[in-house]
Amino acid sequence: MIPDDNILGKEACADSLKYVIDALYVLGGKWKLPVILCIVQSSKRFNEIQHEVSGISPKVLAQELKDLEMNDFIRRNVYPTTPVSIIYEATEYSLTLKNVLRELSTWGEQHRERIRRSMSKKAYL
Amino acid sequence: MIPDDNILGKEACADSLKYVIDALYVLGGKWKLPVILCIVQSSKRFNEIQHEVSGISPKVLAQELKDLEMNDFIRRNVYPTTPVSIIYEATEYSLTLKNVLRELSTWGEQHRERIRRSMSKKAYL
DNA sequence: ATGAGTACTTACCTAAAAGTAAGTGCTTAC
DNA sequence: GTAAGCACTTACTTTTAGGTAAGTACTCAT
Repeated sequence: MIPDDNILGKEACADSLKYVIDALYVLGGKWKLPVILCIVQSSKRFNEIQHEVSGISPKVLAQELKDLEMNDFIRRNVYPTTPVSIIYEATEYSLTLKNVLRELSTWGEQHRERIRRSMSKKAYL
Repeated sequence: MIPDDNILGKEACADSLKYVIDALYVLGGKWKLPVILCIVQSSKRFNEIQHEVSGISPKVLAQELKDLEMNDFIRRNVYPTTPVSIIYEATEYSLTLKNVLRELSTWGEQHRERIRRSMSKKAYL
C-alpha cells in the first residue's frame, strides 16, 4: 500500500530507530549535550561552565557533571593548588560525539535562520 | 590559565553552543527525533508509527504529531477512501535532519556495542 | 574582620512530560 | 449483532526534570 522508497530494508530502519532511542537515553534532556559541547571545546571549571551554558543552575550543573562523569564523557581533575582547582575535561569517548555535535550545531544554525526569516515575513501581516 | 587548544575562537564556540541549544529546543524530548526518523524512513499511518516507535502511547504520539506538523517537519495527508486513510509524510524540511539522524544513529550503535562489552566484562567480576 | 570567589550541597517546590485507562465514532468482517 | 481495527480524544495520575533559594566550607584580598 505504502511503497518503501528507502534504499535500506525494513530491518536496517528499525535498527537505526533503536540506535537513536539508545543514544537519546544517555544524551537526552535539556543540558547533557550543551554541557558536553562546552567541555569538549576546552577544559573548564565549574563556574566557567555555569557561565557559558547560560541558564543552568548550579544544582542542575552539579547533577549533570556527576552523570556525565559516571558515563565516562568527562573527567573531573582535582589539582592540589591552594585552594584546589577542579577542572572538567572531555574524555576520548566524548570526542566520539564530535560529529553528532557538529551536525546538530549546523542544523541549529540553519534552523535559527529559517525561523528568523519566517518571523520577518509575519511582521508584514 | 587553561590553554585554548581549539582551532576555533571563543566566539565560534559560544555560537555553536547556542545553536545546539536552539536545535534541542525544537528537537528535545524523548520522542521527537524517533518519530521524525520513523516517518522519514517512509510515510506511515498512526498505528504503524505507534507500533514501530515502541513504547509510545497514542496520547503522546498524537501530541508529537501535532507539534511536528506545526513545526513543518511532517505533513498529515488525508485520503478520502472509506474509511479515510491518514498518512503522515516527511516534509523536505525534515530531510535537513538526515545528517543529524545518521550521526546519532551511528553513535547510538557504537555506544550500544560499548555498553554491551563493558557489561560482559563486569560479568566476570 | 568583612566581603568576595570557588565548588558545591541541601531542601523545597513546581511545571511539564509522560504514562494509564478508558471512551468515541467510524467502518468492515464474521 | 458483535467484535475488531483505525485514529484518535479525554480525564486522570505519576514521574521526573528542572528551578529557587539558601547554606557550607574553604581561601584570598583589602
